Amino acid sequence: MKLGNLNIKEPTTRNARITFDEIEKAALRLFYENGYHGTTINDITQAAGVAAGTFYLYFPSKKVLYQHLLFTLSKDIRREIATRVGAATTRYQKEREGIKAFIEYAERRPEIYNIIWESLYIDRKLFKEYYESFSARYVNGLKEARRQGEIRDLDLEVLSFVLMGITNFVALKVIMDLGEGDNDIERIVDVVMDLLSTGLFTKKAS
Amino acid sequence: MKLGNLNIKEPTTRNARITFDEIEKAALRLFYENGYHGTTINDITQAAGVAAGTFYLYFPSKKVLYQHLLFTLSKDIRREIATRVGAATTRYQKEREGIKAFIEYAERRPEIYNIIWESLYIDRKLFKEYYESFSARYVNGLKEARRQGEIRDLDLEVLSFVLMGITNFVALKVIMDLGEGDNDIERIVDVVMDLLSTGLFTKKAS
DNA sequence: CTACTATGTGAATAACCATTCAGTTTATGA
DNA sequence: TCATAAACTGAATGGTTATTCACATAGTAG
Repeated sequence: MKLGNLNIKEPTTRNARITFDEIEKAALRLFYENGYHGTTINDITQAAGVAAGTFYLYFPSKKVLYQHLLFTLSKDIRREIATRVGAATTRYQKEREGIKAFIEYAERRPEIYNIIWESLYIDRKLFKEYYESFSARYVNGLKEARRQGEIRDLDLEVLSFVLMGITNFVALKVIMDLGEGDNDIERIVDVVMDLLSTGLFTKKAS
Repeated sequence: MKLGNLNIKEPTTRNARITFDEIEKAALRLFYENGYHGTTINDITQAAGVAAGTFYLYFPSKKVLYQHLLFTLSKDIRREIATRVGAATTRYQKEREGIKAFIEYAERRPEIYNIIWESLYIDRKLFKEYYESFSARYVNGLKEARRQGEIRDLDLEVLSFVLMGITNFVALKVIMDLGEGDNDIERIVDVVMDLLSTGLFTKKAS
């Protein structure tokens, strides 16, 4: 009936389910294309093929719809990454798969990537929660790797932000096609893993 | 008289200069506190202590003010980093100083950091331009280091996004006080440099 | 078939807000 | 001092938009 504590009324009948899904789908696309503030309830309902009032049968406000999308999608992206990382055995492979999974997901569904970052300008608390919980999960994985002696003894919380930063910016490069080089995912992940393996500097430099 | 091609009318008298500066200052603070869309022209002029109409003596629109701030501030942050990086001799030191300069700048003036990221939701073209030009400069510096044999042979464009990602996310951690560990800049930069020096994995792992 | 509930409608409401403009004040320099 | 331009004012305008509501329809259980 209710989703989380957001006061969203989930539909009970088959047709209403379709309407609900259409509203979600349209909102996701439009928030991506025109941003949260650039999207009106009328835009959303029109794209979903329903009247404006229908929106309020399911969502109490525009902001709650946004939060709902943010929660749903962050769960989705985390699940996807967790599955792929879980299938790998070494930490090296886990790191590689994690980065690849994130970039591929962001490329397939750039809306999600966008919505998460935009939270900084809609509700700072949501943004903070999202990255702190992502970091905490990352740290757990890294702790296990350190127990196994697979990674060096570095501060894991800082490390998690470093790795999230790498992944996010490299994904950004891919989905917005930034820079002049080709944005082939396999090639880019190779560069990242090379850096993580051997570091940036030559022997000569140190 | 005019700033860039933005059609901003710069003031000619001393008092008008003060007014102009107050508007800029108020806007910067309010865009940071409440975001671009959460800030009205009335908020800005009120905070600056002038009437609403005064705003339009100098800026043709709210969006142009935003672009003006973005341009001015990105020049400022780049200049600051360039100065500190230029003073270092080895690439290791340049990298260290660059990361530190960025984080310290972001901590001192978090508004700037915020404004740059928000461009993604105000004008995607501006965002793209900002990061592509930042990347291009970074690549130039890295090219020189590679000529000198100071860094390994990695794709420099990808590398620039990796390094920007690290710096941005670590700065984010500091200015939003994310995570549970202390956010001492010196300590964090040490972790980053350690990773860049020796890589993430132990010998055992490879 | 009937009553009931869920679903849907879209025009109306009430706020909000960027921008304009007709008029006023202030500074300047001759 | 006076004329002129620059700076400033703030109420009015016009457009936008989240949300509401009185009404309509469709599905369903009895």
